[in-house]
Amino acid sequence: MKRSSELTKVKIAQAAIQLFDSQGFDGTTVRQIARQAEVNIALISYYFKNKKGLMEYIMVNYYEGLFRRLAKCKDQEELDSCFSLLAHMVQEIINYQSESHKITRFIHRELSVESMLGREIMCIYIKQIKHDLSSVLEEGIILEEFPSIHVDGVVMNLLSMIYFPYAYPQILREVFYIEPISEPFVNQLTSDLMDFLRRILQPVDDVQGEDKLRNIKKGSL
Amino acid sequence: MKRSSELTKVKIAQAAIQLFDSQGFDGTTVRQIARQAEVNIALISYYFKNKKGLMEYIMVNYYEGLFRRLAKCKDQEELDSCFSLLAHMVQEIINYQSESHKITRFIHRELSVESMLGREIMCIYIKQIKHDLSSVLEEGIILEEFPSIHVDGVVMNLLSMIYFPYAYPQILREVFYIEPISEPFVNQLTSDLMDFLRRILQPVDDVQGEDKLRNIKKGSL
DNA sequence: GTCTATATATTGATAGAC
DNA sequence: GTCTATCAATATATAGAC
Repeated sequence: MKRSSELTKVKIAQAAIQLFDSQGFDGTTVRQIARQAEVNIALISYYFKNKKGLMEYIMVNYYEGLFRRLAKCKDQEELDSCFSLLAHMVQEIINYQSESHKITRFIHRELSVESMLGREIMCIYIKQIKHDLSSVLEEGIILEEFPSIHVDGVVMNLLSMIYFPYAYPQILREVFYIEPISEPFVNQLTSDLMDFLRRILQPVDDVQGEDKLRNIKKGSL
Repeated sequence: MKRSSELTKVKIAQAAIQLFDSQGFDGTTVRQIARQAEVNIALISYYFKNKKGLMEYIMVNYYEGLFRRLAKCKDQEELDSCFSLLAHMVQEIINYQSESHKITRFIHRELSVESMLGREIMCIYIKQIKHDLSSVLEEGIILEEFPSIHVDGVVMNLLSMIYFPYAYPQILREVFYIEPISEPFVNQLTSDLMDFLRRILQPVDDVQGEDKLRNIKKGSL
C-alpha cells in the first residue's frame, strides 16, 4: 500500500460524507464523490468495492468511534454515582454527534429507509446504545440511587431528545434560530438533559439547593 | 374531468406514499410507482407534472390536513385551560402522525435533505407548528396558569418526543419491541407527554405532593 | 384520459493500459 | 495505485396515436 493510498481513501470518504449528508445516499452519484474528492472515479470501486461499501465503511467507522468513547466513559466513572456515569455518557454521545454532525444526520436519515443495512445497524449499534444506557439506569435502581422508573421509556425519551437536533439541524437553524453545532448549544442541550434526568431520577430525600438553582437557570437556549 | 381520473390520481398518490416511505424519494422510480398503482407511467406526468410535483402534492396535502385538525382543536377548547388546549393539540398531532405514519416518516426523512422544497416546508409548516404550540404556552404564562418557563426549549423538547417514534418506527419495533402505530402506544406516548408537560408547567405555588397532580389532570382526556 | 414508443441523459461499475 | 474508455442498465419525461 503506497503512502498516497491512505490519503486517497480518506479523501473519498470525506467527500462522500459531505455529499451523503447534504443530498442523501441515493441522491449522490459516485461521479460527484470522485469530483469532490478530486480523485478518479474508478478508485471508489478500488477502495470500497462499490457505493454501498463506501457507505458501510463510513457507518461502521462512526459507531466504532462512538463506542470507544462510551467505553472510556465507563472506565473513568466506575467508582462514582450512577447518575454521574449516565450524565457523562449522555454528554459523550452529544459531543460525538456534534463533532461528527454530518455523518450523524446522514446515518439517521438512512436508518429510516427500509433496507438490509439499516436493519443491521439497528440490531447491532442502536441496540447497544440502548443497552448501555439501560444498564446504568437499572444498576441505579438496584442500588436505590434511582426510584423504580420505567427504564425503556426513559431511554426512549433520552434518545428522542439527543437525536432530534442532529437529525434536523435545519429545523433548529431556520425555525428556532439556533446553531446546533455551536458549543453553547451543545452545553445547553446537555444541561437540559441533565435537568430532565434529575426530575425523573431524583429520590424523594435528595433535594439539593444546587439542583433548584439549575432548574431556574434554564432560559438561555 | 372524468370519473376515473380522480381515482387514478389517488391510486398514484397512494402508491407513491407507500414507496417513498419504504425506499425514499430518490430511491423510488416513477416506473415503480406506476407499476404499484397499476396505471401507465405517462399518467404521473399528466397529473403531477413530474416526480417532484407528486412529492409536493403529498406533502402539502399532509400539512393542510394537520392544520385543519389543529384549527378544530383550538375552536373546541377556547374556553378551557391552556394546559387542556395544549394537551389536545399534542394529542392531535400524535394521532395524525399515527394515522398518516407513512407520509410522516417520508416527510421527516426528506426534510433532512438539503433542498429548496425542504427549506420551504420548514419555513411554512414547521414554523407554523412551532408558533401554534408557543402561543398556547405564552398565553398560559401571561394568564399565570404556567410558570415563566423557556418556551422555545419546551417546544423543542415536545417536537423531539413527538417526532421520534414516527421518524424511526423500526427503532421502536426492533430495539424497544413496541409497535408505534398501535393504539396502546399512541395512548402511552400521549400520556408520557402529558406527564412531561405537567412536570414542567406545574405552577410555582403548587407544593410538590403526590395528589396535587390530579388537579391539573382534568385537562387530559 | 390513457396509451405506446421513444428521446435523451445519467447511472454504477469495470477491463485493460500505464 | 491510478487512469481512460466504455458498457449495459436504468432514469425521467414527452410526443403523438387513440
